[in-house]
Amino acid sequence: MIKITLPDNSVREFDAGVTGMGIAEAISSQLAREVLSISVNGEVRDLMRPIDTDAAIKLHTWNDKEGRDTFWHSSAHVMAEAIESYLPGTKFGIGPSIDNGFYYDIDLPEGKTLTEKDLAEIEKKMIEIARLKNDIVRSEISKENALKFFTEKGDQYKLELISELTDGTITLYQQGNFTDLCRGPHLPNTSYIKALKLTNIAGAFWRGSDKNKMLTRVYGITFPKQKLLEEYLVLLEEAKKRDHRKIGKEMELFTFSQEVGMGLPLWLPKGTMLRDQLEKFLRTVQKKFGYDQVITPHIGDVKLYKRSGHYEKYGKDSFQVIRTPNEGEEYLLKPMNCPHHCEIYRFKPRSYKDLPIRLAEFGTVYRYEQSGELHGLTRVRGFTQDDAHIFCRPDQLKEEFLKVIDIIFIIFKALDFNDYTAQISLRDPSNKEKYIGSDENWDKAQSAIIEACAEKGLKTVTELGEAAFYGPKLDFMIRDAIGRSWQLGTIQVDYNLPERFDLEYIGADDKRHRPVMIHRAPFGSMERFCAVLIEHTAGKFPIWLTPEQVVVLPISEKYNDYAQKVSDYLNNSDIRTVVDDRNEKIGRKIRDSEMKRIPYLLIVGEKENDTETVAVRRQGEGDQGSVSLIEFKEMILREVGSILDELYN
RNA sequence: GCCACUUUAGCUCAGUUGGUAGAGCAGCUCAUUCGUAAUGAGCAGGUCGCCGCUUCGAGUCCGGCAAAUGGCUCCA
Repeated sequence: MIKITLPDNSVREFDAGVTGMGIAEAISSQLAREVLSISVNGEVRDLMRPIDTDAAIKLHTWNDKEGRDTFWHSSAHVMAEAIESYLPGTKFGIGPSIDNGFYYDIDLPEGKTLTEKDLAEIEKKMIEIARLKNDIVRSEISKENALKFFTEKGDQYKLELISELTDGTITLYQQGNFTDLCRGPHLPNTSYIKALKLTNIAGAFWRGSDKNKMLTRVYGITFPKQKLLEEYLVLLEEAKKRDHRKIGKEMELFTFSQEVGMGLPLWLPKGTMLRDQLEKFLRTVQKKFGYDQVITPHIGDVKLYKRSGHYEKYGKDSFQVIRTPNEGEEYLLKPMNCPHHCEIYRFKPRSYKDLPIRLAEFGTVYRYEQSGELHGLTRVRGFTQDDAHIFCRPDQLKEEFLKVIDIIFIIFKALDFNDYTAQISLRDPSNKEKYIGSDENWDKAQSAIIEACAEKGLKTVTELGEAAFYGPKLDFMIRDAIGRSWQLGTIQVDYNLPERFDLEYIGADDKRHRPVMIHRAPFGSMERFCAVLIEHTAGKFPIWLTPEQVVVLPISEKYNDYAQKVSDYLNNSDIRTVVDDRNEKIGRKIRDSEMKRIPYLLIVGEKENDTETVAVRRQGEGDQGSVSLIEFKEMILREVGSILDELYN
């Protein structure tokens, strides 16, 4: 008998060799139906693999990530089996589970390509395989035999993988006629898969290196119930509706033009209003936090970027040098603002009493992104960073860092961004040559970030090797509607640039000292932030950001003048209005699709005896009844004001 | 940059085996004044992404280029 400890710390006895499924059956028949895999002492394993010793276990169902991983990993194998029978001679790379489903990288037979039609065929085949209820069988195999097996099969990718494994740890999984090199774990058999969808086909380099051959990656997702698939497809549809590229077009926020060039957004009037409001908001916050606005040019001498070290790193991602009629004179469209700000710092000698100096600029930068990387507003070639550089004394670093976190929180709170990840990016200690600066400075910078986050009670994840080449950073990532994660706010500590630009201040000891530099951009970039904001709100912006806050509509032509007066009256209170003079019945003319994008519709003129009254219709809430104009103005100002008051406290 | 798939009116899309383009919405004109998912009639809108090739004839076949989309690599 062995002792099995369950997650609630209760202990049950079983015969040695009991399987996960056996344990599930002993607990309840429903659990036995739902269980997908098992963790044994922290290691996720097959349900059918016997347990021989005392162990702490956890059974995983569809509700656990481990359960879904197992489900999708097995699904990848089923897809591979289907592809092998559909296109014999296909070679297989790797086929893992991912956040939403799985993929398999395959090398198609010479001259073959996959189309949508093929996917439908493969889907059919997969369903057939699933219904066969073939057991998925694990077997351990010696390295020698594994190499022999895949040599016979002619799968060079598997051979490459095996050659890197140690003998004695190699396992195969087989279902039906398909055998794959795999660590597992897997479902007991194929029949768990009830519903599936192959979502798309993409190219992917073997082992992620563009030096290697491009394989075909087939993405798919499977479910244990048909209903779950349907729900997932609905979710995808919903996500498409929120796509910032779609909303941006519909709301006339921004556009792209082939004539202007790819990755270069054109901000339309309404989009510019949105951006301006965000800028105004951040400017106000930054003013409170002691920032000074500066303006620097869009180009800079190549020497500047060579000095900063950015040329080496960004040279290939920059637009080519701009030449002047003068021989040997070379400029670069600026790929970042930091060097310019360093030069502003150097403008005059600084005293320790002057620090911290906080220089802020909405600085537009240009980077040559590879064409395939461009994506709506989230990845562009010209973008505006809400950039600032804080030059401070080492003893001020932590406090300054904390204050930047405060600014980011103010923004996130104002815009209702709750679902973010804070990532501390440190240098890879085993690869120090990738970075510049002394160990001492790195340790100082890294611990300043870690301490600051701890002090804020910020829940963070730490990534080694993700630091900038000049220093560690704290990044804020936000997930969009579809679940893609985007880096927005970033705070970076830098000892390197002050060194390179020979930045100094005179200390209380009358000696020269080196300031520390903090790079920070709470939005990240205006473009990406707007994209995420659009998707986050699905176009229903908070009233203080809305491109058109209030639409004033005269109920008939004879109230046009009055509508204009109402509009002027509100505009004077900094409430943005648009007079819509489509002299038609409002039910027909202001369509719901439009109403989704404006918070308030004011209908004026309906009461001829009391022209001070307007009918109010509010976004998403329908008619609000009639109120006097003064009441309405107060209502709006209260709404806008309360948000801003709260933010700036 | 690489792989795959796209590109037809301002927008969303039809266009069958090659015979010189359609619809709905938006726009404009006229009529309608009817309070919340679309009032009626009419008009106007396109070198079918661009450049070549094949053909008596190309939106349609073939080739090249460009851009968009989904990924890979890379990044704010």
